[in-house]
Amino acid sequence: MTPELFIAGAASKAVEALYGVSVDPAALQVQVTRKEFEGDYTLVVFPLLKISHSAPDATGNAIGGYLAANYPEVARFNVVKGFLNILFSEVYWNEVFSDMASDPSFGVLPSSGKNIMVEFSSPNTNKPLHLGHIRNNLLGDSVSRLLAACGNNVIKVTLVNDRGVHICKSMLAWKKLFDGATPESTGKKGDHLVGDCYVAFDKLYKEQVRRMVEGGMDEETAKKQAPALKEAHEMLVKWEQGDREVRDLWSMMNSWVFAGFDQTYRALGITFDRVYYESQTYLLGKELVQKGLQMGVFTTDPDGSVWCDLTADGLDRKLVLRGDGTSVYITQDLGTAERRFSEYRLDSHVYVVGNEQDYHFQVLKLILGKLGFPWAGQIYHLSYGMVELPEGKMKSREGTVVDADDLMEKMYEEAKATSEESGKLADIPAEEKEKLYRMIGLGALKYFIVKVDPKKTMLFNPRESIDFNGNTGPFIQYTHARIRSILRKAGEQGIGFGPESIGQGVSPSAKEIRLIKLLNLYPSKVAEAGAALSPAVIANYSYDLAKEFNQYYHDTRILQEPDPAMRAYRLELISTLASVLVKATGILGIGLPERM
RNA sequence: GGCUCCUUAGUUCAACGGAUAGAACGGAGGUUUCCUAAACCUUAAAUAGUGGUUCGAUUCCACUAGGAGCUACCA
Repeated sequence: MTPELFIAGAASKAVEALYGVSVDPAALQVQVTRKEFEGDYTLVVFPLLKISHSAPDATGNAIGGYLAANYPEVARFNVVKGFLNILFSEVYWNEVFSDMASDPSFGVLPSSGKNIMVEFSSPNTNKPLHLGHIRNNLLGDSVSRLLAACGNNVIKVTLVNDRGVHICKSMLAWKKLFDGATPESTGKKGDHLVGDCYVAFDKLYKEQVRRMVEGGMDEETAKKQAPALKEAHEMLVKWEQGDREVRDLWSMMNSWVFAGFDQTYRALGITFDRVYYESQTYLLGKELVQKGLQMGVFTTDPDGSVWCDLTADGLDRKLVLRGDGTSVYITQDLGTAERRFSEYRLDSHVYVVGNEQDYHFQVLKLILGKLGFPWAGQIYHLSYGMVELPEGKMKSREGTVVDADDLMEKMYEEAKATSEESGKLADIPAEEKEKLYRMIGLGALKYFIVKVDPKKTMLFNPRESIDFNGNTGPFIQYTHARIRSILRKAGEQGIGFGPESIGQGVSPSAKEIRLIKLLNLYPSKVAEAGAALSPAVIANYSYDLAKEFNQYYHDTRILQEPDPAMRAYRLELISTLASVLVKATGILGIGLPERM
């Protein structure tokens, strides 16, 4: 039982005994005492004044007195302006410490038995991954780990956007302008090469439009009539007909892109349990349209197009099938959702998609509900904010896109420079160093992204590199390395410690109790983060923990503590702290080094 | 035009309706015969504006100002 629940339960009994009114413990407000006051946990007594019919301080004192008298766990209490601050006994904290130190699965919540699918990344094969994708990938990956820590069975999937006119544009440009170039012949990463093709198409197309406008055509018509675009559309028709030549080209270029993506995913440390391709799923959902028509959920317009009227829900009419019978994006999404829920027996499905698609997911949920799927309410759109530059949005036209591969490389270089400057790692083999620099660079990047509330727009300034000092990933990594260093030395000196070191007549100081209290918060942070689908909660907790340790380390001797019992107690404490740090950052996908 | 979201120190981020709004970077100043100074300590600095709800509002509501997104027979 957590201390919060303990106090809520005890306070509920106190209220009943004192005032004869039964209150639900869940309705009581218990929070961690702010550090400027003396106390471990605080009961807010204001809401109880209606029951007690007395002043805040009197009520607080009455309840506090009852708790201290009836519960040996409660050592002392004080009341400040309607806040009842409660202090637990040392024995209590040692029990808490002992429990978590001896529980290897501390912080992993009991199994929910639920299957949750998380879709993220979902790249477009025309563009190399950039900073926006990095946020998506890191969020998707960490939310997956988070939901797993919350006891769920998580299935990570991605849906690759590998077909459509836009893909044909790249193919066309490659045929016309790239003279058989391949990743091998150019030494270019496949996704970047294809990205170049797409840019080249855009340039060609705009040039054609410009000439046509100069030739007297109005811009609207020119944009539709430009030969490059027409050719791309013809190519798409051929693709849909299964034209051999077009399909071969498509397969070849896609394979380049996928090889490039794989490399980036590997560097980021991201994997999927299943990869879906739009080329294989884009026809899904058409049957659902028929079903919807039969149910009267959809209606057909005179031109044959099918619509869902959402005006009663405050939205517009939404097209679900074109007049020519071909499907639109949402048709596919309806179909894939249905298939996934049945195929994987999903209890819920999280889509990690940017907030510019809020409307789309609102519509998707609504339509699925209208189609009678009971799980429609179990769809969650993890709607994250854009990553902006100081000038605003990233724009490929203005060349301000921050490329994922470049950024990771830059972080690596940065980590290398900082490490070499410190000169602390001279005796480590080169290969180890290389790994370490990757770990630190990536840790800095991941923490930078994931510490921000997913919902919020965040800012990245490419001119200032991501920091390695202060509230950062490397700060946490450094903290871990410090702890490991002490533990290593303890091992070398043959100093033993373990959960049995707790409660050998050792009295923890206030500083130690602070650490125990903070460590003990971890499971509830996991639950909180999971409920909010927010890894930022875990990131901020990890930082608090690291910060707290550094302060403790600064003014407490651990290995040099003369009393062996106290020394073992402290070693066990920092060892537990290190393992919680590893678990917490593990959720974020951040590795912690032994040395740095 | 309609709908949605956002606005907290100079900057980047925190704060289940709770106490004196926390950090970090940057600024100013300090700590290394002591387990890793990527650390620690001190210091100045913020809730866009006006009302409302209540014991209590950064948080909820209304309006104002500023910013972003959506509003495709694109995906």
